[in-house]
Amino acid sequence: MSGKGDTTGPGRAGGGAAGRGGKGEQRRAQLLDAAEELLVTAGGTELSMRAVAAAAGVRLGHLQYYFPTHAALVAAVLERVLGRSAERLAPLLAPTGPAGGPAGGAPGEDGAGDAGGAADPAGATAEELVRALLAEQEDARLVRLFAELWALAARDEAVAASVRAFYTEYRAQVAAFLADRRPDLPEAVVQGRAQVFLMLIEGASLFRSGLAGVREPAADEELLRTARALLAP
Amino acid sequence: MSGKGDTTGPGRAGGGAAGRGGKGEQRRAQLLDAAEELLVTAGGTELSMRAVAAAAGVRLGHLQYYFPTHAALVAAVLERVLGRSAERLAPLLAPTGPAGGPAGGAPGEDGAGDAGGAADPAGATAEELVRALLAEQEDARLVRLFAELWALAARDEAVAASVRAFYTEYRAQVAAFLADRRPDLPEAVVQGRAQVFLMLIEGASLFRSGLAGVREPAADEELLRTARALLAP
DNA sequence: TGTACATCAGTGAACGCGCGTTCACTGATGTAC
DNA sequence: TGTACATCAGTGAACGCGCGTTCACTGATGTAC
Repeated sequence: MSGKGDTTGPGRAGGGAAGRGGKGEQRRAQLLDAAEELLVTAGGTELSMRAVAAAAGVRLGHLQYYFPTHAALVAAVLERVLGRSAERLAPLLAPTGPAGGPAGGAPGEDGAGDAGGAADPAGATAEELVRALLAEQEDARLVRLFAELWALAARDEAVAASVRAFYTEYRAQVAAFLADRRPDLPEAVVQGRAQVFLMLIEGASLFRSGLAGVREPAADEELLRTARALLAP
Repeated sequence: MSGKGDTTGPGRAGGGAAGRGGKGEQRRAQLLDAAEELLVTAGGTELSMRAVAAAAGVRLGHLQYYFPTHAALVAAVLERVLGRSAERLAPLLAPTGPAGGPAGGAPGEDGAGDAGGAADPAGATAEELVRALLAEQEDARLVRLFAELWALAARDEAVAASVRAFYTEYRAQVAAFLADRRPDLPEAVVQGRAQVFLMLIEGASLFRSGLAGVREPAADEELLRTARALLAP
């Protein structure tokens, strides 16, 4: 019973001797690596148990030892991808400084560092935040991954619920960012702007991914201007 | 040879006696209705030949008489959905008046009417355009349909190409709309704003669909403000 | 130090199912002469 | 008016395939006594 939840750890038994960092944990991570790679290179429809097992170089039955059902595998991939993104976003959205205190509802632990390499996390300006978010979208792999998540969410209510939860938290953090810098704005305006900011950023991702459109360099400047205006007019 | 192209008309033979409006054409439309309905209610993964046939009340073999392959069926559904949307958008994006002349590259025929019921198509203001587009997103059916198209596009390069073509044309029309009202703006700025406008509108659709987030009423006003600013500052 | 036993890690075969596709077939409707 | 024939519209069975899942099994590794 050393596992974290239903979708964690080997399926047929508890964690046992191979605790965190042990062989089991390593294997699990390696299987998820293969699944994620497949998601990026081949797309969500190719994310079958057999394909993942083959990509990871193990037998079907062995993959099922760690992820007893297809749903468990998908849930685990999702959890890892969204969790990683949340960790990357957290330092960018941190409140201005020690004076402000915790902005409430911030996820994850305020761990040592190495989250992404962005300079001076606390107290980023709107300009820096927008630039950092857009820079993330230069990572075609990540954009593709999120596009696949949307596609998975369209077919799978459990995935949709996770994605919604992610964006709800994301929006709350953007709202906190804005409220921290513009205490004069009414709460409704703050929430509205945060939501529209997300619409813009994710809409941009949609078009930049090549899924719904081609890359349009002339748009970047305008995008930056619009996003900045939403956060700090 | 009365058909329009590869994916049109019965698959095993030419149009023959049953021309446009004949029995064949009616059947085809009826099969596409069933497919579209299935796409909205059950999602893209359920869009199998068997499911569509069952939904339409015909046998599998008969569906294949009209759409010989699954790809042909999907292409036909896509063509109809995107075509209908393009027809709906055209009057909203029309140039201001007879003085302006054709804005170049406008799709479809400038047919009699009944395209959507929007009041006074030619010469709409930015405010009206934005309101009309957002009003369209109130149609949950349509939003769901587009979300499914994105999902299909993520798995199918042929679908992705069609979706890209649709948005390229869409963007060109928004750019023409803006250039018509703001002749002083440089072309690059016009293109950039048109692209960002689309990012915002489609991003909004993503969140309003329930796919990536929950509906946030407070955001609507801010959304309207931001979109309006992009088209007519 | 040795033995028995439980758990972990991994294998391999088989299942039933839904899928897209192929194909031979049938009746109805038009068309030529 | 009648007949022969081509096409249209629709049926029904079968195919091979990949899928998720089930399950019995096998070594390896730890652990208790």
